[in-house]
Amino acid sequence: MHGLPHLEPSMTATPLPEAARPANAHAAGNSPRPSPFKVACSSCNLRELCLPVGLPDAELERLDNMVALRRTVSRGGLLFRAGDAFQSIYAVRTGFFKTCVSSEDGRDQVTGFQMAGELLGLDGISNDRHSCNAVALEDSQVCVIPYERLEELSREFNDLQRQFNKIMSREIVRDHGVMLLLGSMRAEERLAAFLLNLTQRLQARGFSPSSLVLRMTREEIGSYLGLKLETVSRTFSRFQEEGLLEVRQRQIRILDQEGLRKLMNGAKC
Amino acid sequence: MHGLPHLEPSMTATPLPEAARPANAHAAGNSPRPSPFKVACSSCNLRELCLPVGLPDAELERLDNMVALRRTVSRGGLLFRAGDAFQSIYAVRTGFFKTCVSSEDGRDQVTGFQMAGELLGLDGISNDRHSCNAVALEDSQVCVIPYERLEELSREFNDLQRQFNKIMSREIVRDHGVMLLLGSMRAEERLAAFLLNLTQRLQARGFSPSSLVLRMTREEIGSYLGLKLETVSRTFSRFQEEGLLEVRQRQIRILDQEGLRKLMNGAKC
DNA sequence: CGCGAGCTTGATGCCGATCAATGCATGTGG
DNA sequence: CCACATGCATTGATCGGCATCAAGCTCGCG
Repeated sequence: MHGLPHLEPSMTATPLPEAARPANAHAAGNSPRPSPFKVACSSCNLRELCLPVGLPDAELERLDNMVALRRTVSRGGLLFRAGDAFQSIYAVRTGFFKTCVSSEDGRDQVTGFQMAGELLGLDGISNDRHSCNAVALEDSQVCVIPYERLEELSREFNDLQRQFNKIMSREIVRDHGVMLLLGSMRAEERLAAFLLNLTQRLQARGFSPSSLVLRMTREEIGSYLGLKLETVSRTFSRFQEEGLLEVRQRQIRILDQEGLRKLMNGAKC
Repeated sequence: MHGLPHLEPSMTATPLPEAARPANAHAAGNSPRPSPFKVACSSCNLRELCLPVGLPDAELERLDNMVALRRTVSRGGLLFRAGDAFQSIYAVRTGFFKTCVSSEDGRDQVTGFQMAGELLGLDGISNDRHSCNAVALEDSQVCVIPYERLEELSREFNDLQRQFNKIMSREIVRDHGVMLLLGSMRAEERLAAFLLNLTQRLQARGFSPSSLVLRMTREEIGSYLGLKLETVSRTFSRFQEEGLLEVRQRQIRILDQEGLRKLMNGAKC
């Protein structure tokens, strides 16, 4: 029907037709199983979303050598945990992750959700140990980027250096956005912001902007947004009553994106 | 009395005696007025807290050239604002800053407070524009670090590259900590965590771990902690009643650090 | 089929927001 | 030097949003 046979279950149930997706974003590249053919940055369908954005071909080929190793993490598995020695950062190839930190007394907080093309493990650079857990929310595969090698290459290629710094900085900016959300938004606004952010990132990956399948539980959403799972659930229900969404378990269809957007900015009432 | 004549009013009213402070942390270096003698990284009293941590002498001297410019910002003034073109990052030499982001609808959120030796402006790397405002909370002076030059030098000296990446990563880790605070702590825990963090950083700069002068208003503390100013005030009062603190306006004396620490981790009750 | 993990929905209570008044320090101009 | 204004902090009274506690419900899966 949509011309994408063998598409593994990924973020959304309704990917756009091939023509509307980024060049080379063919289905095989999104499969959690090891790809039959060798995958290199230079031929990766994610290269315009991932670390290599905008790098010239010469540098891309050098990247191919650096990123030799891949790692598979099955649903529920840990890519790394807080306290692990830091050696590499990781780029999500397929699948979906959450990262979470926890305080001594056992509370924990989801600090982010990562999808294809996004980097994991930047926290480890600070003191050679990871400071959060990275958990796969579905069967996933990551590219392993040895940090020492990345440092070397960055010295050689200033495009790469610049790109990597941009990614770190972007993470800081994103975190500030989350702080704003946690510090000053009400439950409805938080959930609206969350959904809009997710769909935007999915859209950049060629998926529908209006239809998605959540890979995380209500509790995980709640943890990320500083809410209890019951509040998340109730807010979903309210959105549905108001005709903003259609919610069936983790299947979400956005009926009124503009309404969600207004809800976020309308603020005070 | 404490051998520190001419010390400008800074974070605390009771700096430790000279011997207990970091080498070279002489008073003149903390004055908001332009220093009479040339100040270079290699002779800066903050070099063990700032960008140059751990760099060998050769690299330090090259830094001296890079960081040629200084800038003074008086109390209430802006170092940069959201939307400004990004060109440099800044190291606080003297004084105290806050950074804050704001949403379209006017709410804003303090994302951090920066004191001597800490960097400002890392958010700008992501897309060549600053995404937050940096406001001086007292008369301050910063070292201007042109980002292009920093990139160049980082390619040349891998200690510098590594150090800079560590600082970015540390900011990410810090932000995750704030997310944990905002997402899962109650008012008392938030304020306790805030005070402990502040005193720890002050202590690293040679100030008393138990006595400090807040440079920010209750409202700014509240914004940072996701609370209203009244709640901050009430919580201060409660801490005082419980004998944890002595509070007189912005003068704070910590009477029971262990109590504060327990309060944070004791968590659920 | 029955179990269990995850989701929904209701009833109740509490923490922190809000509204409002007062207090306190600093500064300014008469 | 006092009168007054201004900005910030404290304190009280009340309110509301979200947490908490407690059932059911749904769906996938052995």
